[in-house]
Amino acid sequence: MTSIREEITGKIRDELVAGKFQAGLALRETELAERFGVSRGPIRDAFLQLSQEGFLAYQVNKGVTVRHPLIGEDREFISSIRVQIELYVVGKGFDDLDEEGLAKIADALKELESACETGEVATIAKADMAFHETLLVACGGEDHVHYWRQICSRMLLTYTRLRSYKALYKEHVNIYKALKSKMKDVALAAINSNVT
Amino acid sequence: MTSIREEITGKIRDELVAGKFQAGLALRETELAERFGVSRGPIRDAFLQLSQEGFLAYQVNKGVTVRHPLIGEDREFISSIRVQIELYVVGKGFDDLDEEGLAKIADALKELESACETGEVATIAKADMAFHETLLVACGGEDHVHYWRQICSRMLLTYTRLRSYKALYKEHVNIYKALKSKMKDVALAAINSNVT
DNA sequence: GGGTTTGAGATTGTTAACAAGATTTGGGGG
DNA sequence: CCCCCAAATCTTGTTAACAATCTCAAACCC
Repeated sequence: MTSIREEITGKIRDELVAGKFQAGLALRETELAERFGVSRGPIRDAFLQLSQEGFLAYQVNKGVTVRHPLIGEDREFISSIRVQIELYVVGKGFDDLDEEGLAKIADALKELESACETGEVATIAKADMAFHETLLVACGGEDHVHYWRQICSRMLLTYTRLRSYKALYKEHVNIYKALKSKMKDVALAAINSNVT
Repeated sequence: MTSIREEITGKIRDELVAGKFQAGLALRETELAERFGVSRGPIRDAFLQLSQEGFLAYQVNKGVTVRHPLIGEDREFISSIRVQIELYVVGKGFDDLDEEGLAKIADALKELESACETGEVATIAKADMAFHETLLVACGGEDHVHYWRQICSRMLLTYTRLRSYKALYKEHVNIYKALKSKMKDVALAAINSNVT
């Protein structure tokens, strides 16, 4: 089951990732509350959470503003942290990966395929991140998902893949195939080349 | 100015760091609301935030429970991520560090000294983290503080310094001195040896 | 004319009541 | 005696009203 708060948080996050809000813009609780047809409570919760996730900047008594996306050197640095976490979690939990976990990853892969077919950057970005999150959880990295997500989230604001969506999808297929056939080194290499 | 929410969040965080709540324990909103003499609203906000920070585990309709501290290999890994972030931020912002920033770091250092004199682990842990946070912000790393804090926070639950408090304090003095005398390499080395 | 103050309006912070969902307890049936 | 179901109780989720704070503009003083 899911709460209104989570639903709202997801919707606002999606809009942020889709670039519907300009960087620096101040978001109003009332405005979003009316738009989503809920009270200010869940909106406040969502603002708080999205601030923690790095999408919004929060100031006491002054509300939230949309943060600027990470670019250049900072983005590369964060990216390197992200891949380290993924390699660590998968490397550690590789042998414990069971059929159930693989099935979930396969589902996430299918979602990514559908997303790629739409051609919408925001949809693809979301599916891409969901795939990796599923992978981490399946490898027993639940403990690490929290900060991994925070690290990734702001990168989503500049999700620009130079390669074609087919190539992107294929990279994820490679990860999955390596996992399925229990080739640890291949899997880690695939993750490394995907994120990088 | 500070809100009740922030105040409450800080108080609960302090108690968590001080180990006043057993791992796995379920925290009740009503109980803490009565204890702090506020309504459930700010308590809920605090729970949400502390969940994001990694101290608590949140489940819809079931409240929060205290998470287990990080130990062993996981802790070492997180520690390595933490030091990478600090080195990156300080390395990048070293030249922009001004008098005002240095003064704030000096203040944080003094706080740490007082904390060490009390001998209370929780107090020292808090001051230790505050010193590093001040350092990061002074070096223009405000953008990175969010996830840095999330990464550190759970380590606080197992803040066990083998060395004496005097040695700990001295390490931080070394960092400060290197910063003040503009010796970048020395400063980075000091940070590295402190966190590690 | 420039700067400051004061007020109205708008916005966020907090609270308490209500709704919805979980947990526990007690009884009934097998 | 054990298991299962249902009602009562407790806990969390949501809402709307109230309080505190900020913002902006107009009037005022110098």
